[in-house]
Amino acid sequence: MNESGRKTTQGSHSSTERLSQVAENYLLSLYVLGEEGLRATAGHLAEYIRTIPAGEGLGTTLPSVLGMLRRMAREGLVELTSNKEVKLTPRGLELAEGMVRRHRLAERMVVDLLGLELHRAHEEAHRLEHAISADLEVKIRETLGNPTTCPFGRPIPGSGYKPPAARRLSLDAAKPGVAYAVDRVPEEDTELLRFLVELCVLPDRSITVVDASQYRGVITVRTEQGEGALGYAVASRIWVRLDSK
Amino acid sequence: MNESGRKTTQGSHSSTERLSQVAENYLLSLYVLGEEGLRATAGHLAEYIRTIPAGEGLGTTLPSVLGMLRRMAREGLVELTSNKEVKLTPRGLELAEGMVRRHRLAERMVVDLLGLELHRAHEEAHRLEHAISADLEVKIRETLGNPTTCPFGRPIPGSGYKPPAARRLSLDAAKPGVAYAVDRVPEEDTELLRFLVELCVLPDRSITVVDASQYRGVITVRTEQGEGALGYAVASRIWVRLDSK
DNA sequence: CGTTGTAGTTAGTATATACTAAGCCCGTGC
DNA sequence: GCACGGGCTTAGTATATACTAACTACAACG
Repeated sequence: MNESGRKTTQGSHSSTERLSQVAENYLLSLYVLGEEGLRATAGHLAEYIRTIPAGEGLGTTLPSVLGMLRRMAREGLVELTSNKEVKLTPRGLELAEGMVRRHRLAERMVVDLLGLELHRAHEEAHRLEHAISADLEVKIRETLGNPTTCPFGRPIPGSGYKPPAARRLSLDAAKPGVAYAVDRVPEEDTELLRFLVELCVLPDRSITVVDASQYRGVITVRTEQGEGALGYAVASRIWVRLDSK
Repeated sequence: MNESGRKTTQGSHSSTERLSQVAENYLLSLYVLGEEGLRATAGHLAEYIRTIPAGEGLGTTLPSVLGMLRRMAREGLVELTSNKEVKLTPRGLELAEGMVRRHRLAERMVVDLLGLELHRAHEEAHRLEHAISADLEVKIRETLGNPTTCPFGRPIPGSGYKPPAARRLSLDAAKPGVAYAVDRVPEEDTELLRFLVELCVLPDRSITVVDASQYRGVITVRTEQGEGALGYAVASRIWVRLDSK
């Protein structure tokens, strides 16, 4: 009665337990949705999963998602609440954290160790995250020197990450003339990332708003690399903090 | 009409093309079987696939293998010849080579870059091989300095590997008193590997046969690390060459 | 209060992957 | 030459994952 999913053959050995890749993707997506403060409905989940590049864009219609969520509920990974939300169970949360941890460590590895261009990191990590065992994860973490964030600035769960002392705000709310440090950039938009890399709008780099023209919807920033203009929608997805340097 | 396998959605773009993990494992297994000079029958294939650690030991009964092979034949990856053998088509061979290449590069990566113990490398690589894109493969190869063999001494396809000038023989045929260099060790037996690492019977290390007692079935060798005894069956799976140092 | 639209659901189906049980085929030994 | 055994094959079935099409239920709006 078995197949490619290995869950039924296993006990409840917490972090050692491995699920199917699809289930792992769902868990990761649910975790990230939660991180971003979004309601985790089947619809939102479908939409989010559609952005996962590694799966070549499959498995994203509402009925598919529903079916998958029901199986996962049966396995005790999620709960489908009466108000059409999806909640991670404690076990699901633990496994989800593991996925996110491996995903972000993989991002660090391909960038810091293998020299992959940043805009490819998210996609590659989405494949690698499923192929990293507990032992290998330890080796990667050690080799990288226990990083606390991924290359896009997001925290690695269980790494002892401490939010910065300085208050964070999104770039669209930053004051002109003040020096900020970039805290976090979006990771899934490769086009945008290429541009941000070019302009040097990257975590821990210094940035100053030169001009914020809300009426035209454009923010102009200066970095080590020069000046560049960003739309407000994009700027709202970039986090900065006061540059305490 | 689709599912987790992505083959139907793709053209024939050679090395970029990705199959299901199961198909990839079959291709790799067929390639290695060929490398070892074994007849590739469904039965042998089943047996070999059973040794793949990453899949947690599934998918290995004869009917499963037969079914899979037929699907792969339909996809033009293999041919089932009349005398019950399985042959890789040119396309299948190319894809199989890619898998073996990524597998052995992954072994090198986890050992050389991440410091994983050698006896775990094969298993980890069996997961990673499916998660390495063409681009990432290039980065790995560059970072490692274009290795031509895996850490167990087997050639990496397409790496420009040149067999050693010195003639190779298996350790059970080595002459006592002569200095050899280890060329190749088996990769899948973790118990044995732990021992070989301990004794320093590893590719490119020097080794001398101290005593070959065919009548007791034991060969005693001296290495940098000391002396150790090996059975003939094991010794026959270790390759050595004249130590030209 | 009905209309309409969006989100969620159910029903029906397809495919890859797996299994067990039963059958067939062929070489080998008597 | 015929029975036997091993290996391959067929038949039948199960599960996860996916889809389309049709249906429902609730919210918002007139």
